[in-house]
Amino acid sequence: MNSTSMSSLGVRKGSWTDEEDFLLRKCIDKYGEGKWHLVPIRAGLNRCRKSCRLRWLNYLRPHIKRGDFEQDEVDLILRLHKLLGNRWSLIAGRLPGRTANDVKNYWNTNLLRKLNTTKIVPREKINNKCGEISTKIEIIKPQRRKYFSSTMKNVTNNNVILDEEEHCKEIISEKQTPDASMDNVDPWWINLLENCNDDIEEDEEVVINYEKTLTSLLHEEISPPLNIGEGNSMQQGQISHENWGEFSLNLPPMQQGVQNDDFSAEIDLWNLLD
DNA sequence: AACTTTCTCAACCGCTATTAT
DNA sequence: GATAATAGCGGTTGAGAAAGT
Repeated sequence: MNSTSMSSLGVRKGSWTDEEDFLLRKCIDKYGEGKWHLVPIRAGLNRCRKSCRLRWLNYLRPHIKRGDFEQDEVDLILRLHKLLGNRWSLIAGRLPGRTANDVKNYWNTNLLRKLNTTKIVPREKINNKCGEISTKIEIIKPQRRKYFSSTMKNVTNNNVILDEEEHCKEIISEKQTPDASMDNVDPWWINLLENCNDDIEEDEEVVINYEKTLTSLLHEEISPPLNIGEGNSMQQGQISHENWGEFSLNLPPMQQGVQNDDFSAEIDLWNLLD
């Protein structure tokens, strides 16, 4: 690929030249990552900040792994995708040296095709008369965290917390009645756990722990996740939606520089996925 | 060898979330 | 609280490479 063009604003588009890579690398070496809006000026590049950021993250950053994905990486992608949906940056964060773009591309070209060639029965056709579920490949797609966005603004208000707790308890009790409507219930992590729950319904102990955890989360004093702060301008007491709402998985540690979405409560969701 | 089709992946675009003012 | 600026994400595109005819 070697085609370049200019945007209407006179900014270069298309493939990066070696010279541009050199300038960008030099700039990042000197000033560090971040402040992307300043990078084009600092580096003397006629590129937009997005382009610079993307080029760095996907190509120039040190220790980026190229080449085929190994079997364990594929396995991890499949598991994490089942859990997280198309949240490529989160998935990539657990794969050292891989970028979100790599993972996304790999998924779209390899894994998606494989999944499509296996028989995927539309959801409405899955349930037979007995309500049994045959083969089902369903991606759990977490909802955006508006649930937290709207509630976090009022976290100092205990009523809000209690309301959510009640709400959560309802969800749990509804889960025990199969036909209960979930129409109005959509916090993404509820979805996430609920889908995990498909695999664990036989295991009462795990279900109980799940309920306990949900309840304890809602009782827990709202506090910033433990591991924010490194290179993060977040101030103490502030809550980032990105940092909220992810349960910490027993997975390989996040890559440096990758946003950590861990939630402070530890749940071994790996077991739930098996 | 020439042409066509398919695949890969870097890059762009539009959007939302977050932060600063 | 409102608004603007910035950061970051996921979906999509399209040029070039590879494979097929």
